[in-house]
Amino acid sequence: MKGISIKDIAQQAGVSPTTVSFVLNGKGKEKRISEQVSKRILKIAGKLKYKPNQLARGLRTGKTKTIGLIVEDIANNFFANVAKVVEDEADKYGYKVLFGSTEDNEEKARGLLEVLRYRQVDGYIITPTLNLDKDIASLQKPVVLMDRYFPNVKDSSYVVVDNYQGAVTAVDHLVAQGYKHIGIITTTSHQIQMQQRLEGFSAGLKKHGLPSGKNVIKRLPFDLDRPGFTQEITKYLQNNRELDAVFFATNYLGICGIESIRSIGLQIGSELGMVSFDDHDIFRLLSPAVTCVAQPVEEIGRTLIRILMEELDETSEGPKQVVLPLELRERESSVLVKKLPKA
Amino acid sequence: MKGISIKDIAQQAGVSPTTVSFVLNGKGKEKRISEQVSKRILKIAGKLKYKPNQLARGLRTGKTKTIGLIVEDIANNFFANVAKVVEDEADKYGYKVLFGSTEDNEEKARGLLEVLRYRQVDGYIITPTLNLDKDIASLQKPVVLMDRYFPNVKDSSYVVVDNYQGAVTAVDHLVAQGYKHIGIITTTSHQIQMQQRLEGFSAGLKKHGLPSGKNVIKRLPFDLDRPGFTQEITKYLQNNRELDAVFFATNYLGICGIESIRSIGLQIGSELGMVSFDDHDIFRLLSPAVTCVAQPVEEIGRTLIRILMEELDETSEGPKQVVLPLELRERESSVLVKKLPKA
DNA sequence: CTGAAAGCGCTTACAG
DNA sequence: CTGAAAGCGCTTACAG
Repeated sequence: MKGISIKDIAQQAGVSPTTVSFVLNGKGKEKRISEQVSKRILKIAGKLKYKPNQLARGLRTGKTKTIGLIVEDIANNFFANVAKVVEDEADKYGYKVLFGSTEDNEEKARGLLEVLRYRQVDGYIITPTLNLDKDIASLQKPVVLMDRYFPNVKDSSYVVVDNYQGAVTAVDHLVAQGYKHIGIITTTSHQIQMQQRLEGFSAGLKKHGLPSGKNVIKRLPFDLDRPGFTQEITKYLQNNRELDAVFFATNYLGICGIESIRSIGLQIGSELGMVSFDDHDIFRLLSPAVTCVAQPVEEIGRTLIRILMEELDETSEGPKQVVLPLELRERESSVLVKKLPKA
Repeated sequence: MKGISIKDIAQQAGVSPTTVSFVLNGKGKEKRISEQVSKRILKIAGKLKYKPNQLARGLRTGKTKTIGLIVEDIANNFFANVAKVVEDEADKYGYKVLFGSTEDNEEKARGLLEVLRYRQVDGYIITPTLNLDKDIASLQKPVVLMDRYFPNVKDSSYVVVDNYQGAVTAVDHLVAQGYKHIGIITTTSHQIQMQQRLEGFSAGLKKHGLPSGKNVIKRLPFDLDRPGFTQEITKYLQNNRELDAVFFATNYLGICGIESIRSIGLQIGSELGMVSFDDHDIFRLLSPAVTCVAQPVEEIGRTLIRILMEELDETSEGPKQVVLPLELRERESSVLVKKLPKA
């Protein structure tokens, strides 16, 4: 009832399905099918608009030409942008993408892995949650991690950014701009990327001999909602008036932070400098525009697929671990305007 | 080598694969398999962590439990948010989502349809490009359109928003706020949703007896890039200083518009009011925050899946066509601040 | 109450 | 140079 199959072509061409399969898979030469027969088959296949049934092929070969993309949240600016690039790049290799969002929930992540596994995806791109290392290791298919990885698992491929250096860069920049009392707002998450940002921040303060008491670090429960974050940040800023700049460890926190700073009535930049980790559409458009250390989204997506394809090809020797640099995008939120004396 | 199959269970339980299949598919009762045997099979399946091979099942039944989601751009705020809801909702029914972005390019859209078709997806959710009606009609599977539809195709299901009414609402609001000379910035796209927004806008002007000469409507080529849009909008605003408010027909245009207005040095709201069609994260956060007529993203996603599932169930009688209302979100960009005389 | 057998559409040793 | 046959893992008439 549905499509036309290899059998139909075989019948019309007066050959066996075997021969058709050989020709259609480009093995005509190798299997020494005559030019004549090959041409006939190709012509008929074209006329009939033959499309191989991927399910049947997959069942037989074990390859589905599908990759599973597990992100934290597909509605999130960063992940949506990466997903777009991944989709485009995968397409170039004839792969389609099956996706899912974990919400950073371990159980949800396990559920996704299970579903993708029994759908026989050929490989995975995964933004892991905590404690997912064992589950990922049991996958038996190529995996490339993104955004974060497991430091104690040596043999996994990943593409991440240099969180540590990114945070150092942010502090360097704020110091160069003249800020002297810098705080960080981050979450209580124990994920490696968050740890690294915090470590980079602290190292940055130390490097410049800036005050680094308890009060410069504010960790918020990562399961707060937006009003919750905003409220907590507001409280923190009100209780720490000595701060003249703040580094936000995620763009989500940065966005909430803007609301907080405004609600207090502080002037962003001149009265309180800010830099956010990770760019966001809105940062360019706010007034003042928000300075950030940006992730190279395009390159992340391209690298993910390149590595995964190498592993699927089995041309890969050992795990590939790529750490991409962040890019400082200087905007107005980190400009400490000097008031000029009246003329 | 890979997973364990129905055969393994059959062997261990000392029954035939047939029996195992019946029990595992909940047809034990119907097929009158004894309680004893059923329990034994279920226990073994549980112990072995049996997961049915979806490819094999799909090949046999023709059902892949996969839906194809074709959007314009998965990196776009609106589509990413809808995708998230669609994914969540589909999951509740045991469906996974294969996605792709058309970039609003007909050829790319056709390519996606073809790929999804020969991957045997069970149903589609499609944001169609122009001239895609024939291709969609030939799909032979349930389809629910979103965001736009083909007015001349009567028997397709869709979930859209009331673009016309949304534009009227925007004009009503601006008028109520005291604006008297309102322009619209839209694209040259001939897509139905863009047409409707323009018609709604014009009807709104007429209803309130506002000037509606040629100059109040500015249509930009839809294939401009961001700087291009911004530049064109700037030019338009500079050449039409009589305008006191502008309605942007998409949030993308709205975002570019903000840059334009700022570059001219006009105060948003007090000097030039604005309302955008479609909300965006940034609109809440800008200062002044941007008023918009928002699409009910959650409801769109839920409705799409509900209708698609009904059609897959074949409990559906005829096409379901849902037009959801937009919600006016009043913010500061449409406040015409009255200057009070000095006290 | 249960099972043998066919078949979904493909690929791939194997044989000639 | 080409084909018959087995098999991927499942489901489902059909038979008893």
